[in-house]
Amino acid sequence: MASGEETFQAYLRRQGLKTTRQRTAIAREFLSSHRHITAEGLHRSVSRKNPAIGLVTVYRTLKLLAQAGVAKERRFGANESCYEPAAAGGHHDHMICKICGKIFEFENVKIEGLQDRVAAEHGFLIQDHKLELYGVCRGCRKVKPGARRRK
Amino acid sequence: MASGEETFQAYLRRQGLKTTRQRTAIAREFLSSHRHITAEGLHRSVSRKNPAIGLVTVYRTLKLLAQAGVAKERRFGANESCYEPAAAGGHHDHMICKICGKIFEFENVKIEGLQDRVAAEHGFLIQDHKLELYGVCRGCRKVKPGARRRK
DNA sequence: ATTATTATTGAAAACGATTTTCATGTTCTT
DNA sequence: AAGAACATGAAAATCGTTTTCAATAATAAT
Repeated sequence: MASGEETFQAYLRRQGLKTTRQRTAIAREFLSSHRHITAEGLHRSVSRKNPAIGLVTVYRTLKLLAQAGVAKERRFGANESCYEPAAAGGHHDHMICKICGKIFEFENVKIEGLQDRVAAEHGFLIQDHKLELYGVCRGCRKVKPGARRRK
Repeated sequence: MASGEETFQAYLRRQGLKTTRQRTAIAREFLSSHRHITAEGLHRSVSRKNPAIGLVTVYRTLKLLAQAGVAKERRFGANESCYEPAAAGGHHDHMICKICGKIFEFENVKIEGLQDRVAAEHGFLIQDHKLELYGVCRGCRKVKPGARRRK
C-alpha cells in the first residue's frame, strides 16, 4: 500500500506536474503533522527547517494534496480552513468544543448507515459527508465560570 | 406563539436597541424569503423596494436576527454564509448537490439519537450540530455528461 | 412638542484568508 | 547542455465580512 508521499508523487507525475524541493518538504511536514493543521500553521512548521518557502506555496501545495486525495479540507465554524491527512483510518467525524476549541474525532458506523438510507430515500448519491457536533467537552464542563477562551 | 418579527422586536427592546425602518424591512424580507439566503442575496431583495438600504446594514441585521434566534447561520462548503429562518419546524440537516448546487433538507430522529449517545460516551455536551451530505441529487444523476454547473 | 441622549446608518476604508499576477528560477525531457 | 514547461516568492488583487466615522434618526427626558 502506498504511503501518502508516494500517492502524492504519483499524482504529480500523472498530471504532468513537477516534483520540487518545496513540494516534497511541505508534503512531508504535512503528513507527519498532527491532525487539523491550518495553512498558516503548516507554513510555520515548514519554515523551521526551510525558511525560504513562502506561505503561498503552502496554500498551493495543500490544494494539490487535497486533489491527490492525501489531504482533506475541513472548515469548522471558524474563518480559516483546516487540513488533515486523509490516509489514517477510515472516515471520521468531529466534536468541537466551543470553550477550549479542542477537536475530538469519533466514528460511528450506525450513523453512516442511516445516512445512506436517508440518501437512498431521496435518490441522492452520497460522495462525502460532514458531521460536526458543537458543544462543551468533558474537561470544560468541570470548569464553571466564564472560563478560558482559545488562542 | 410569537412570529419571527415579534421575536426580533422583543429582542431589540430587551437589548436597548432601536427599531428602525431598515431593520424592519430587512427582517420582513428575510422572514418571507426562501430558505438559505445569502447576505448579498437578501440585500438584492431588499433593495428592490428600498434601494437606499446598504449591504452593510443587511450584514448587521442578519447578525442581530441570528442573536435573536430568528435566523440560523450556515456555512456549506462554499466561501459565503447562508442564513435561514429558524422558526419553521425543528432542526433539520442538509444534502448538497455538487452538480447543480441545490440544497435539500431532511430530518432524521434516529441519527440525532445516535449523536446524543456518542456524545454522552465522550462526556461531551451537545449544543448544536451540523450534518451535511455532499453528492449528486436525483435530477443530476440522470444527466450523464460534463453537466451544468451552478451560477 | 422640543431637546438631549444614544443608537443607527451608509460609504469608504480596513480586514483576514486565500488567490492571482508576474518576473525570475527550477525541473524534466531530449 | 539546452529548451520548453512548470514552479516559486513577493506583492497586488479578491472575496466576504467588519470596522470606522461623520451624519442622521429613534427614544427618553424635559
